[in-house]
Amino acid sequence: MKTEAYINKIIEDTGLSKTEIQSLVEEKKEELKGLISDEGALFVIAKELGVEVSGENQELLNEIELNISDIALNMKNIVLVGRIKDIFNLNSFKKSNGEVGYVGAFKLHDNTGDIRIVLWDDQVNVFKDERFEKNEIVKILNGNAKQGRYGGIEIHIGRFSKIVLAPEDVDYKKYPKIKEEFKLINEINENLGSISIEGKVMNRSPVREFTRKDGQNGKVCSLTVRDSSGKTRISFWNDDIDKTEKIDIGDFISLSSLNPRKSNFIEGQIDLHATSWTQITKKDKVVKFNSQVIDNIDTLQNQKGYISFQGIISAIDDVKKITLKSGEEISLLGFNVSDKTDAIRVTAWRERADELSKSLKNGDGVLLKDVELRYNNYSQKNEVTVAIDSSIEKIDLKIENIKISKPSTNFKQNNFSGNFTDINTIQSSGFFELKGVISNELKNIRFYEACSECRKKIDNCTCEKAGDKKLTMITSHFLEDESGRIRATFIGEAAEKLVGEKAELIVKVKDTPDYEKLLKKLSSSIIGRDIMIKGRVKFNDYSDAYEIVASNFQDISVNDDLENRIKEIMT
DNA sequence: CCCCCCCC
Repeated sequence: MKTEAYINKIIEDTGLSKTEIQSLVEEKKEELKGLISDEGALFVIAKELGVEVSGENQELLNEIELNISDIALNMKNIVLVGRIKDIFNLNSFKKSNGEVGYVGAFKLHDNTGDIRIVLWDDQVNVFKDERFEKNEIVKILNGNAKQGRYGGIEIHIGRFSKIVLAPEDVDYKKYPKIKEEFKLINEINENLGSISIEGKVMNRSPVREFTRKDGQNGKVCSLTVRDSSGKTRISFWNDDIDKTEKIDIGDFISLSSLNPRKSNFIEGQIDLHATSWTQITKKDKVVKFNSQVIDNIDTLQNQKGYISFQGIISAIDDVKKITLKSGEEISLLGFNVSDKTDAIRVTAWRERADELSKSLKNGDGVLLKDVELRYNNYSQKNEVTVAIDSSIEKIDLKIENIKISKPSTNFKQNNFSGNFTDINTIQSSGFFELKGVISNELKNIRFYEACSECRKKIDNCTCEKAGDKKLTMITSHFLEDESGRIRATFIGEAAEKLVGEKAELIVKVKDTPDYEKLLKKLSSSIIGRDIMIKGRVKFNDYSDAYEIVASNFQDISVNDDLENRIKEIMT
C-alpha cells in the first residue's frame, strides 16, 4: 500500500506516532472539506512536515479524488471515479490544420450525480477497449472542467489526462451498479441524449438497402416498440442490424443506448436510433397494455395510438388480395364500425383479414380492443388498424340511429407521397409514383363499355347486380424522365382528365373525318406536359417492358410549384 | 445515413 509507505516515511523522518499521523490526516481531510483521500492528505502532511516524498509527487497529487457534485467550472487536474452511465457517439472532424480530430463522450455517474466526460483525439481509443461499457468503473486523472455546449459542466480529457478502466485502487462498494432506467416512449425528446426503453415489439421492417448521398451503401432495419405510453420506431444501421436478428414480433425487450433524433420525414416526430453500444435484452414478460376505452366514435378523430371502442359494423368489404409495392400479395379486409356519433373505417391485413372476414358480417356488434388509430393521408381521416395485440369480439349491441359514413368526399387533391421512382430503376411490379413529361402524340383512343360497379368490361363483369354501362376510354402515352421512359395508360376518368374531354363526346367524332384533327388538337395539349402519375406497374410480355396504368395523375405546373413554395414560406 | 406498414 502506498499509504503505508508514506506513513513509514513520515515516522522515519519526524518520529511522529502512527496515531498522531492518523489525526493529522483527519484534520487535513476536514480542512479540505473531504476533497482529499487519505493518500492525498498524507502527501500534503508530508510536504508540510518537510518529509521528502520524491518521485511520487505528480501521482499523489492525482490522488485527490473528488465527487461529481464537487466539480466546479475551470477546475484542473481533476481526479474522479465513477461508473459509465451512458456512451455517446464518437465523431471525427477536420482540424484547422487539416488533420483529422476525434471527439467522443460518455456520462459518468457517482453517488452525487452525473457528468459528461469529453475525450479528444487519441483518448477516444478507450472506446475500443472491450471493458468500456455501461456500468464499468472508470478513473479519470487530470481532467479539466469546462463549460459544456448546452450549459452544465463537462470534464475534458485531453493530451495530459488519463483514463483508467476498471482501476484496482478503488473501493467498488462506494460505486454501486447503476440500475437501468427506462424512459417512457411518450416522454422521449430530442434533448435526452442516450436513453433506454423497454416494450413490446409490434413490428419489424425488412432490411432496406440504400445508397447514401455520398455514394456509400448502407442498410437499415427498424423495430416498432410499444410501451404503456405509446410506440416508437428504432432504426438499426449496418452491422448493428445483427442485434435484431433474434428478435421477433411480440417479444418484450429492453434496449439501451438509443439516440433520439428528429425525423426528417415526419415533422415533429422523434425516432430512436440504435448505436454500436445498443444492447437488446429479451425479457420473460407477458405484458398487457391497458388502452384507453373510447365511448364515442366521433372522438376517435382526435385521438392517436392504441385504443378500444365498440360499435356496429355498418359496411364490410369482401376480403381482397392486394399487391404491395414490394410485390408481396396480401389480404386486406376493410369495414366500417358505427355508433350514433360517427363511423370509422377499420382495416385488417394478411391472415387477420382472412380470419376476420369469416366471422364478421354487416350488422354485428363488435368490441375492438387495443386497436391502433392512425391518420390516413388518403381519406384525410383517422382509421383503425387491427394490430398484433388487437382483438375483435362480437357483442350484443343495439344502437338506434347509427351513423353510416358517406363515402369520404374530402380526399386530398394532391395525395402524392412525393416518393417518386426513376423510371429506369423500375424492376418489379407494384405501386409507383412517377414524374415526367408526356413525349408522344396521341395516335388513337380506344373505348369500351364498363360496369359502373366493378369498372370491368361488361363481358368480364361478375357483379351479382351489374351496374350501369359506362362508356370508358383508354389512352396510351409515353412518360419520360431523365432516366428513361415508360408506357403509361390512362383509363376512364383519368383519361378524360388528361385529354380534357368526355368519352361520350370523343366517341361521337371517332368515326368521322374530323377524328384525326381532334387527335392532333388533343395531342398538342398533351405533349410536353409535366405530370406526376400514381399507379400500378406491370410487366408487359409483348412489349418486353414495364408499363404503368395511371390511377391518378396531376399536372406539375410552375404556378403550383410557386404556390407550394409560398405556402412553405408563410408557414 | 433508410422511410411514413400495407390498399384505394
